[in-house]
Amino acid sequence: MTKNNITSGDVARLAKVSQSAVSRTFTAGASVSPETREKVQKAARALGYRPNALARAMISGRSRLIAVFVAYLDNQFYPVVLEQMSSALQKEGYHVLLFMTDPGNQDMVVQKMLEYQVEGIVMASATLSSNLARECARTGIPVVLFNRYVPSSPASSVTSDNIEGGRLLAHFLVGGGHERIAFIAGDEDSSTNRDREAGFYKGLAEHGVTVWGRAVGGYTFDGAAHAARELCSQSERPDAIFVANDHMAFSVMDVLRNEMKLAIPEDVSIVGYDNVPESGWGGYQLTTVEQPSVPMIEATVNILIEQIEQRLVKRRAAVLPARLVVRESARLPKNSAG
Amino acid sequence: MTKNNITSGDVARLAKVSQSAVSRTFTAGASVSPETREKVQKAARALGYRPNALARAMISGRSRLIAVFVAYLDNQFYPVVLEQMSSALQKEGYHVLLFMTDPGNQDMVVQKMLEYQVEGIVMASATLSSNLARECARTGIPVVLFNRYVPSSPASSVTSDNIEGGRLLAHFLVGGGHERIAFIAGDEDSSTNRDREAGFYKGLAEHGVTVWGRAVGGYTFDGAAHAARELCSQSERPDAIFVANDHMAFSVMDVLRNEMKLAIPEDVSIVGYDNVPESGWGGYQLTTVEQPSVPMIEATVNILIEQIEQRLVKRRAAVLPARLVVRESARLPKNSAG
DNA sequence: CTGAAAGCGCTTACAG
DNA sequence: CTGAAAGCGCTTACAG
Repeated sequence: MTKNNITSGDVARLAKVSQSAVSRTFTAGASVSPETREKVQKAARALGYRPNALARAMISGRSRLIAVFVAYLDNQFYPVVLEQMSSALQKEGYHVLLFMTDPGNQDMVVQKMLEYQVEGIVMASATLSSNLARECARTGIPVVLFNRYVPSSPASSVTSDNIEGGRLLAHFLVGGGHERIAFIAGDEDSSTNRDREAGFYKGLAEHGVTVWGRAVGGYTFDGAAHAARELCSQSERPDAIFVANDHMAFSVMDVLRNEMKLAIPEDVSIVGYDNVPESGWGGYQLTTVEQPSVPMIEATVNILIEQIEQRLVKRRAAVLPARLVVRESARLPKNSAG
Repeated sequence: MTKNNITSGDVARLAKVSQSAVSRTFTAGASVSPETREKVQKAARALGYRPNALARAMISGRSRLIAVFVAYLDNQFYPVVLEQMSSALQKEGYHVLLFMTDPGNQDMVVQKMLEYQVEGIVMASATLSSNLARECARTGIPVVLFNRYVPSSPASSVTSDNIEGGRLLAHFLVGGGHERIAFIAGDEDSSTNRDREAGFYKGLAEHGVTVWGRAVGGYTFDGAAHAARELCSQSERPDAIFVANDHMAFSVMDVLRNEMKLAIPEDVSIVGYDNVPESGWGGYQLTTVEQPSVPMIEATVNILIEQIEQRLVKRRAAVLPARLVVRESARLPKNSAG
């Protein structure tokens, strides 16, 4: 009613062609003669015409919309991923409908998203409830869990090799001559934490070592601070801590240095996970494991687009290699020269 | 064709009511008898029906889509804002179509966005080209520039009081007895930089002081490092630097400490702008000015929704108060006890 | 290559 | 309160 939008009909009238001809001019690969196209483009320019993507989506069944769920944007891993993922999707002609995972009514938000006829879903926070996952599978909407997985789910997943990453860190710490090696967990329900922890213990076991202590930080800054205090305020304290992600590691380092007046790595070695930008900052110089975000995003976009375009959703799980990044927050392995 | 979606027609058939009745059941405030509503809801549940938001948008002219443009997601100010803004918009029943401002074809991206019939636009990176701004004004789409403004533009804007913030910092530094006060600029074309710089010089002038030196960091981490080297590698160096945002300030602090072996604040005081989360981290403890992100986001959402709902776009400019946050990266004013 | 026509899935006057 | 019908702005067989 209040819409004063220019439609293809308006352009057709001005160009003295049919509405179909206008539509074809704006559809890649449609057959229009050069003359017709010329007339249409001229009229369209004159009127400031722009095709209505919603109408196109309705009729063609292709919205070119991808829902991306995020949270934890205070952990720099996610903003960087979001930035790269949006650009990659934009480049492929898709657009991002962004949702913050609201703790509480996750399901309602997901319902809303489905109403928008998204063609694919990226879950970079939480995971789809099994109900919803089933609904998506039924509707044929591909879902990819980013940096998490649920073995029993029909959803695809893209992760880095968190088990191997944990293992790498265990070797590094044992090699550094540490004798009381502790672990600060993230969210214990998350696959990242489970895998990093399992890999870490496995790596320790390979040297006949067991973990000296353990606390839970829940992947939050404050939770990590509590965990650090819990672990280090006893008479005997660890001489190395693997903190399940970088974001928490910064908090742990702050507590150890400022509250406990401990030197890193002289008194305690700290290693993290993710290799977020701040890890390389002078104030931290954190030794960590890099999650290969660029390949992870490529894999995500590829899985999504392949399944959208083939209209065939089958579960895929991409696991990309992790890499140790050595900086200065942990003592180096002694035989590193050898 | 390949769509196996359940439509309101399917639900109507099963519930033995008209398609209109189904539609009314899912429209808040429409008149349906309790019995009809009941029958419809039962059938809808049985079929797993979900209204098609695209069709609704088409017919009602209300997409409930807001385009948000961001960039610089490595500067923590923006992820935090994006998170809060999305949640606020979600709460109001709007959804975020996210766009990364691709340097280069900004205009093409904006065209794409307009095709999706967004009801409002938030520019948290760059600004709309004047062409596009005019087009939006014509179509009646409200635009709000977040953390930036263009006086000549029809777009609304929400900023903090960058002039006053700069002034506050000048007083603080002069009060601290600094004698060679320098400035590291961000992007010289940005309104934030212009205002912070102008306010800073004004504040210095109020004490009869002029800036000792100046370099440009372009709001990037690397640019700031260069600027710091340029400013501090001469025989005489500043004893205080106002860096135009926190993100750059961290880089400057790293260079001064690690490359130049200077102590902060003993040798050089550093102050920043934004009060991003990292400012409070142990490794930096940056004295800075807080941009009130929550009120800024509220103002943005309010302006947007008001203009959408009243179908009346008129330029508004909200300027919210800035506040000094004193930490440990700068010497304190001497008479702070008095 | 081109136009007339059907139809995507809804909302919303209109008449009852 | 209810249903039949028009119409949002497109794409896409279909026939020429």
